[in-house]
Amino acid sequence: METLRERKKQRTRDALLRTALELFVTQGYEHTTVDEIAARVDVSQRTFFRYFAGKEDAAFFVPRLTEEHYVEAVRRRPPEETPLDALRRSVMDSWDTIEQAIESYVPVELFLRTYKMIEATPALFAARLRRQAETEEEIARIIAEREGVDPDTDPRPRLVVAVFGAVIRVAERHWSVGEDFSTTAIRELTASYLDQVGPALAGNWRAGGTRPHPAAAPSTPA
Amino acid sequence: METLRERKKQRTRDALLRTALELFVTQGYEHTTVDEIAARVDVSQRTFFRYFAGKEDAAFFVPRLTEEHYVEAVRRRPPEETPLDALRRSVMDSWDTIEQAIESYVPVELFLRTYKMIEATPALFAARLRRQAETEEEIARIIAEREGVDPDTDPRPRLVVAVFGAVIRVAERHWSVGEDFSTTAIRELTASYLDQVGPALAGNWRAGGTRPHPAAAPSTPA
DNA sequence: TGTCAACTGTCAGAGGCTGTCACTAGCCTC
DNA sequence: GAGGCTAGTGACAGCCTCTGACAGTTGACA
Repeated sequence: METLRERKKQRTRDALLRTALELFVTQGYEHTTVDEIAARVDVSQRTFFRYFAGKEDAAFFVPRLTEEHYVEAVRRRPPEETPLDALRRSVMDSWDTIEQAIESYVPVELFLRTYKMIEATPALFAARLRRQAETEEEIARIIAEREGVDPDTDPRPRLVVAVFGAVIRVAERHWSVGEDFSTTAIRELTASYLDQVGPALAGNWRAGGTRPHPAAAPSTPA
Repeated sequence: METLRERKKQRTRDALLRTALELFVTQGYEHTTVDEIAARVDVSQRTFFRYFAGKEDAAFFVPRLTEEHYVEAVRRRPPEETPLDALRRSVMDSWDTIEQAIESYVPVELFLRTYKMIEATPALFAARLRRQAETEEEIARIIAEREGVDPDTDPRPRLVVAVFGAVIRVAERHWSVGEDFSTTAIRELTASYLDQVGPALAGNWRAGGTRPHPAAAPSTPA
């Protein structure tokens, strides 16, 4: 913390953020007005908009951290790994280390409730999907560079990333509506779903009495 | 067309829709106000909101048709096909028959420009992704029923549909920014991308021919 | 033709968001 | 350490989307 001015600013931003998230998760995003948030922090509505581009921007403050965290993880993967391996290990690593990256801004518990709130609020859910699309575009470029291909002529980078992202989203969706809403649970769910993509895509599920339902049982991964 | 009243209503809705789309594609979605649309049709702003839930609703009028068209196509696939086959043939069929399904509402050319406008407008792009997520949920249930599995315990239906949808989206994205913006082009692009998913997922792109990581690789069916 | 219901316009207002302007408080220099 | 500078803020006005309420108009139908 540098000057007094900066400390004051930081405190205001922090108060606005926490108050906003707290109100969003308790009484719902749509039923929370900017006036209300500003009033609780005892600043003018105008000031809220000086710190956040809008209500939505406040809601996505923490998710933004996890996105950056994930992108950084991908960037750090050793180049020998196949694209799919690199992506898989990146998400896994991210889920392992995200908690402490968040804790310095807001309590992890508040983050988890925010996450669920986003998933349950149509307007925010849509915004989230768009953000993910943007993140995927960035990651596709990283993968393309690693592999030494041109993302504008070779569709493979965008394809792997998009397919991988789709699986992640199905896992996260399941997670957000389920009961065990812990970071351990999402790790297992993600690993399990990634293992099941192959079988799910390959051929006929009904054929062969061998494996009627090889599905739902998640095997705890390494 | 039945009564005079119904004809009048239809004419108003039609005028509002076309005027809205025309303005959206020419001067941009964000720079078009509801007041402006209403003024051109010479109705009150309030009337616009009686016909459309909002600006966004008007923008998605035609895309809604194509979504329904696609879902119907999936529903009609013969049950012997594998899930992936059914999905692939459904999109292909949809693109073959969508033009005439649209033409009775708005000119196909206007639809195509609207499509591009949605893809280029962040707010609409987000809404589009959310709509697709909802459509995918519906299709996953259709697939689950065909295959006789429970979508709430078996993740495979949602996985195939999500992965398939991801590929489609990459193809459509490429289409929307490319030069050849015809329905023929999107058909070829879709087919091509679907064929490339397998190779893209499988192993190491740099190593020639061999497949060091056969793990998650699905065998792309016809 | 008169009644009823549907459709519309007008008005008022909430809520998100932006521009402007003046004022205060921290910062920095002399 | 006094005064100038500027970042940060509040107050106000205004635009735009969207909704509710009420009254007027116009087609439907007996």
